[in-house]
Amino acid sequence: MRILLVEDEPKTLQAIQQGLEESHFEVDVAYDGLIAKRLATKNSYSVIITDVILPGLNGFELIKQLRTQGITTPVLLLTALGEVEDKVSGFDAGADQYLTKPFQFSELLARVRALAKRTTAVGMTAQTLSYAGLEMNLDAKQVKREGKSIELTAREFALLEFLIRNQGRVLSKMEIAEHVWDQNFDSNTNVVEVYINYLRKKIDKDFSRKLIHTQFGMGYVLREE
Amino acid sequence: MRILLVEDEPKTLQAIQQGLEESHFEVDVAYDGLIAKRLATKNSYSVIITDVILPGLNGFELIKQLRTQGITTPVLLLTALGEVEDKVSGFDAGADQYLTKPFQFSELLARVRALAKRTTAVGMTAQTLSYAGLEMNLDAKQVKREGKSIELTAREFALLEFLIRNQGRVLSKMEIAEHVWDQNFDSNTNVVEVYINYLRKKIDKDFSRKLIHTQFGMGYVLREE
DNA sequence: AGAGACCTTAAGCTAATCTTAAAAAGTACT
DNA sequence: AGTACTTTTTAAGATTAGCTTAAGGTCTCT
Repeated sequence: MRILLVEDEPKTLQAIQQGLEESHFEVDVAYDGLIAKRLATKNSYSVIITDVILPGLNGFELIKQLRTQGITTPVLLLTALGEVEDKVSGFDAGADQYLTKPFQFSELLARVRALAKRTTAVGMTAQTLSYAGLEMNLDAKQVKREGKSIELTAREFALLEFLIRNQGRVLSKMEIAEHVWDQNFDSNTNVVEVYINYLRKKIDKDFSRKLIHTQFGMGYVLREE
Repeated sequence: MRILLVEDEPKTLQAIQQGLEESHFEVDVAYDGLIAKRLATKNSYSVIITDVILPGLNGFELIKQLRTQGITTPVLLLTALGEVEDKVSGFDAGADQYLTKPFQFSELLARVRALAKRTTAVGMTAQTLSYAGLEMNLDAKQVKREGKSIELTAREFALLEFLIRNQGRVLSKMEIAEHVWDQNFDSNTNVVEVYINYLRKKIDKDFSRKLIHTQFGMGYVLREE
C-alpha cells in the first residue's frame, strides 16, 4: 500500500511519515507541489495526503491538475484552522477528505485506511489506458496497438501516456515539455519534436490510421480522424 | 482563463503575475486605473484582481465604472491592512471578494478559482465558445459551423476567438492587431484585413447568413443580421 | 466623381516542424 | 571499475506551413 505525502513543514512531514511507516505503509514524500505532481503522475499511489499551503503548487491546484490528467487517486487534504471557508473550493477541485490541523494521528490513520480501501475496491483493476485500439498497461509498462505489442522507452511511454490522458486536446510543446520533462524548461531545444517523431515511428508508422497529429503553430494531438 | 491584474507596486505585480501564470492563467497587467478600465472594456476576463490604491482611477471607482458599463466580471479587491473600514464602500461599488494584504498566494489563488468558476458556470464552458451556429473547441482547436468542420491556422483561430469573445462589439483594426498580433504594433500594414479575408473565405463563404461584417471606418463585428 | 477605406491575390520570406546522426548520459554486466 | 549497450539530448540541414507584404481592384461615403 503506497502513499504519497506532501507537506512543506519538515517536522510535520517527518512525524506523519514515521507514523504511517509504523503502520506498514510505503511512504513517498514531497515538500513541494510540483515535485508531488511529478511523483503522482509517474507512480500510482493508493492515497495522496497533501497540505493545502505548499510552495510551487498549492494543494488545490495539485489535485485539480492531477484530476485533469485522469488520475483518480483519493486525496486527503490537510488544512490549518481558519482555512475552513476554502473547503468548498477544495471539494470542487476534487478532494475526497478533509482533516483540520491539529489532529490526532489516529484520526489521520483512520481516514487513510478508509480511502485506501476505496482504491483497492474500485480502482485496482489493472491500471490501463486505451484509445482507438491503442492500449497502455501502466503497471506492466506495456503498449499494444490492435493487439500487436510495441516496445517503448521510459520517455516515450511517459509522452504517450500524457497524450492519451489528454486525447483530443491539442497540447503545446511547452505543456508537453513541462509535463513529460521538467518544470523549469529550457525552451531552446527540440526534444519534444524528436520524441514525437520516435513515437510516430513506433505507433503510427505501420498503421494507415494515424493517431498523432501536428497542429501547426499550436502543438500535437492524439486523435482519430 | 484570462485574468486582469491591476496593481501599481511593481514588485507585488510581478510576484502575483508570475504565480498566476505558473498556475496556467493568462494574465494581462495594468499599473493604473485608467489603463485597467480600457483593458477591461476591450477584453473579456474571467476575473479582475485590483488594488484599491491606484493612480488614475482607484479600485472602487474602477469597479463602479465597469459595472455601469454592464461589465459583470467578478472582481477581487486587494486592500492593505487598515483600509478595512472601506469594505462597505467596496461592496457597494460591486466588488465580489476581498483579500487583505499581506496574504498567502495560495489564498489568492483559491479565491480567483472560486470567482472564475462562477464565470464559467454562468456563461461558456471555458473550453468551448459558440455563436450563431459557429462552434469553437478551444481544447481541440477545432471549429465547426452548422456541424461542418472548418480548418483554421493558429492566427486565424486566434482572430476568430477574439471576434467570438467580443460578439456584437465592433472591434477596430488597431484593437484586433494589438490582441491577435503584438502590443507594439506597426500600423502600416494590412494584416488584419488580409486575415479577416481568410476567415471570411473559410467561415462565411459557404453560408448565406454572413457573420463577419465590416463597419466602414470603424472596424469589424461578429454578428447575425 | 473622387478620395479614402477595404478586399483580394500571390509571391517571397520567416519560422515551425521533421528527420537524421552523432554526442552525451545512463544502465547493466562482467 | 571497465566495457558494451541502451536511452536521452543536442545539433544541423531539409522541408513545409503559414505569415506578411505589396500592388491592383472594388466598394463606400460625401
